[in-house]
Amino acid sequence: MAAEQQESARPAPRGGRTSTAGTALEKSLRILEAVAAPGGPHRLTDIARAAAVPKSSTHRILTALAGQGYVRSADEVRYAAGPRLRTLAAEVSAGEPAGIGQVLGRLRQATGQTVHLALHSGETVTYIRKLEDHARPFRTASRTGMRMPLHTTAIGKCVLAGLPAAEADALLDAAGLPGRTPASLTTREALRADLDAVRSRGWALDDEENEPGIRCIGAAVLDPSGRPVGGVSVTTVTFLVPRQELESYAPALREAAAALAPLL
Amino acid sequence: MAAEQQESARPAPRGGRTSTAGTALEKSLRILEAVAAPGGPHRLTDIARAAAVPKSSTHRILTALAGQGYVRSADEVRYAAGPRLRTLAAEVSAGEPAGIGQVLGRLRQATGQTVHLALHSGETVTYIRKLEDHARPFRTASRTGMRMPLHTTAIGKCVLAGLPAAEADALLDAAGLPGRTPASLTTREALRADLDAVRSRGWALDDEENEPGIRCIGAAVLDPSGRPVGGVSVTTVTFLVPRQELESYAPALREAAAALAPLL
DNA sequence: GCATTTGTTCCACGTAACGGAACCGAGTAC
DNA sequence: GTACTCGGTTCCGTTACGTGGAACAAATGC
Repeated sequence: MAAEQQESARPAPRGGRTSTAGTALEKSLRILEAVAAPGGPHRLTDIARAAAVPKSSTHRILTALAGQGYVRSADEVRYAAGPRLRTLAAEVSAGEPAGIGQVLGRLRQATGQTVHLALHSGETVTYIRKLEDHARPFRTASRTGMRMPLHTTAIGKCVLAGLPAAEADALLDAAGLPGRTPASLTTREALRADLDAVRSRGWALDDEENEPGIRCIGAAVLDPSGRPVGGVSVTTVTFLVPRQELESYAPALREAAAALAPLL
Repeated sequence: MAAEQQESARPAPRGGRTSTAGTALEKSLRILEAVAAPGGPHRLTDIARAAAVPKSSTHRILTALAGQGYVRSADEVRYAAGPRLRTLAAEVSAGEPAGIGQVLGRLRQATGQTVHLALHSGETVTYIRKLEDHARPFRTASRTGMRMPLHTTAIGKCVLAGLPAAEADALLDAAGLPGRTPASLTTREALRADLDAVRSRGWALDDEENEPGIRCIGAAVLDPSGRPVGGVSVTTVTFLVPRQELESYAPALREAAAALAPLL
């Protein structure tokens, strides 16, 4: 019965006391992600912090996930991805839409350079796919499954530029602006100016800001609603490819980004 | 430390009417697996059937997962893995314990043949890892992320042999015994006899039962409680490697399986 | 020794999850 | 045309499941 329940808009806590955020499923997924996060098996407290879920709830959910085979106790006190999660991962990776590889392949063909596809994930971007340039293969630190900061990578800056300002600021507040190279943008001012440039150009440049001697150009991949979900990038060695040439890849890059949008 | 979640009491119905099975999380995970299952994007009804979750609940959970970016609507009516699930998959794959690759590498070294690692998943086994023999590379149909029947593969038969009889029978009831080659074991009698042999030997043989011209020898990988979670196998071309030689790989194979147990 | 950190168990509470049934809407057969 | 089928969506009364602070235990640090 809807009497005069005049309660003002309230998030309406749940369960025992005050709740912080999210439905049950959402919490479980965040915990799953925290377990699978790079850096070996993780301890309960770390997982709880990373997932922003109270220790108590984390423990319960983690135990449930372990019972399902989704996580396993690696160490006596640490949790790692379980067999069932590993199976799921293999199937997901195998089930990648064929178009993705084709688009990335064409971009590598067109530029002759190493190509990356990364997706936005919290305060970082995660490399999903990497096509090495076979002609002159150099080893970048980048590897599939690896996370990189948003503010030092071309793809990350594309994401930041495309997110609502409030959201982008929140992510930067949480992560800070640690410098990874002398060229990294470590002040809000500098970053803001660069993001403005990204927005007006439609692509981002990482000029040795993430790794010395490495330059990237990136473009965002948007979901149907226009939100950036990740991006594509072309990676070059500074002393082999002049910046002008790198920037000349922009059209092909943006084309690839647009082609990827309906596939992610 | 989380021990095994011992499912003792009845699931105890919930909500509106009679419920079939499982907690909220469990259902969501099964749905996630159904979405990621091989064979392109799936429709809601198929997902509901595969996950054994009522249509209504499937719809709700699917919508929630879509809202979280874990699934996306590929077609207007079909669901596929979303960007967040793809990110998770990449991280899980990348975070694979280093030992796994080493053990499999040693096995390939020792046998000179193609090596597979597969995990049990419902009525099938899923290939997680494949090390091609580079010396004489032949193309098997097998690929990472692919599912194969239990009763026609060496690894699958190892799993069947290691599971409690009731459970194995239930899986066979559900999947049947479809023949994939003339050599496939398609009767309960024949299969039972073979599984007995597997149990006594400690390894299984697939003698062109899954793919013509291809023979495999497999051994189960057990979890801490002694339950099979998957297995390793060595694959050979029939006309290149006599069966006796294949069987001679058994000791190295079993050693590898044992070494993998604590890593899965 | 005390202080700190981390993992685990308890438990009163209420909402968020449940799923059968009804409802569409598009095919398709007849 | 109507009737039937099948897939997707919405409703809604019921309640059991999840909730998280607090207290506890165990390991570590100083």
